[in-house]
Amino acid sequence: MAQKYRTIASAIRNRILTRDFEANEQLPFERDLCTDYGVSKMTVKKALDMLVSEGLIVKRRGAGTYVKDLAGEEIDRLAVSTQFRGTSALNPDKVVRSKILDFKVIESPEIISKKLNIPEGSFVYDIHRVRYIDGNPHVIEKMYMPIELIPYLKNSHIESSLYAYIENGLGLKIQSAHRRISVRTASALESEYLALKGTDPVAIAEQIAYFDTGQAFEYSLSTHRYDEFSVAMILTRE
Amino acid sequence: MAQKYRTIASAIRNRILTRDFEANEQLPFERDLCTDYGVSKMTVKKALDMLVSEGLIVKRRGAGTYVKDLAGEEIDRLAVSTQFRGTSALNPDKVVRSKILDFKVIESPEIISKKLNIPEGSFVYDIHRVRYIDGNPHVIEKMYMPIELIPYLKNSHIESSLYAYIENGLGLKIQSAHRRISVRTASALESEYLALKGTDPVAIAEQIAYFDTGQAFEYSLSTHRYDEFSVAMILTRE
DNA sequence: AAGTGGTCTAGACCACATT
DNA sequence: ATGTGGTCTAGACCACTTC
Repeated sequence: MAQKYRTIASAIRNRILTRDFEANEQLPFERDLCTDYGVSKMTVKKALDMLVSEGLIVKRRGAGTYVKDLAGEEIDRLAVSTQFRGTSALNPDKVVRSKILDFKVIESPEIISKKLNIPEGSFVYDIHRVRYIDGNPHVIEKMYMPIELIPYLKNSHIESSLYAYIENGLGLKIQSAHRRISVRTASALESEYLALKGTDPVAIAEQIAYFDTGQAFEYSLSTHRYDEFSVAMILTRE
Repeated sequence: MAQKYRTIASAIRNRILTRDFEANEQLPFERDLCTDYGVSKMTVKKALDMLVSEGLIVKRRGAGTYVKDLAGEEIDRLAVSTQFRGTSALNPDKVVRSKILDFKVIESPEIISKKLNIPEGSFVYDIHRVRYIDGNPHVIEKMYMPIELIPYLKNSHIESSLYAYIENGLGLKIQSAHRRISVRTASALESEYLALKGTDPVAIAEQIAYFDTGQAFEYSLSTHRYDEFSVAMILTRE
């Protein structure tokens, strides 16, 4: 059973994306939306707050709620969600395959122990793979995961989708990831695996991922081809 | 007068950042926090939801609220806010100066009109500047802003802080920005201005910024030195 | 002054995990 | 079965802009 605030947010979101509510148009007052949908003020407020954080509308106390002055392509961009997904889930219509460069269990080095907040000398998976989308090299991933948290991990999971195994196979719930993006020149090895020229740039995504228990289960460094990498975000003041 | 939910969020945030609440520790139940702070459940929930979106805690219905398994440096990272700020505001302890490469008013080209959602042929400022932090070249900015929205703009504002003029000088309120990061090799001109070698990478930030009225007031392309660029984000599932 | 959105309450009931 | 956090209500009062 869908929550009311999600239903209302979806209804208004659709009217904005289809230009039924136009750019810069004032939305109905919260009071009127309450009667329209037969809900209380807190519920309408929560629905509108979702759209604010999605970047679709702005609210001004004393003045009203307005659709952002969104250009056509901005609307298209915002239509795709900005959730945290793996490569497989982000490319559902494409063939995502991996070549395993390395897959072993090691004693956690100091650097990894610090990132994952685990004792030094604990055992972690050490995974190194190249991911291909429709046959073209896309990203090199170096991942470390505590073996206790991800039991029975096999080659086949790494060749297909790791996150699918964790969520569907193990029934664990991924809650969030903290990611930092930086940029540098590709190393010789990276150029080879990603089919780049020696001096081409790459984007580096350093990530720690967490379960809904709060436990950190993955530290990874992903090296992306520069020409297939981009990341969008919405920044707000306060 | 500070809102209660912000006060409560700050109090709990501080206890997490100072390790008074430890990694993986279970927080008091919402019910108990209500009596501790003498507030209702919705207020406590709102305070905790802030900390969830900041990446500090996780909540699980039926099970409780837990501090994330944060490594030391993750805690330091999260201590600095992820709000939308200009270069000047992001470097309050440093000297931020600009060299103006170009500053004129032009008829808006089709590409800019589309981004800012304004009629073609409207007049826009066309600003091109290099920003220096403590004397070192940091970023090249190409910005376009409708002249009606930013009156009386002068060289001096562009040499110092544009956002300071917009917010303090004009009293306009900046609400948000939509930003997309990509990567490529520097052009010859970019290398010169940023003191890079010809084949070095750069990070490109394409941005549209909005007032709290919903109006788009700025389209910009920023070219960052690769070795001084990084961006952090927190991604969540659902 | 009137009307907007923001905050807060004291309850109620629900969905979910396990103390 | 118990107790968690999630949703929702029907109000109240406050902060802010000027519809």
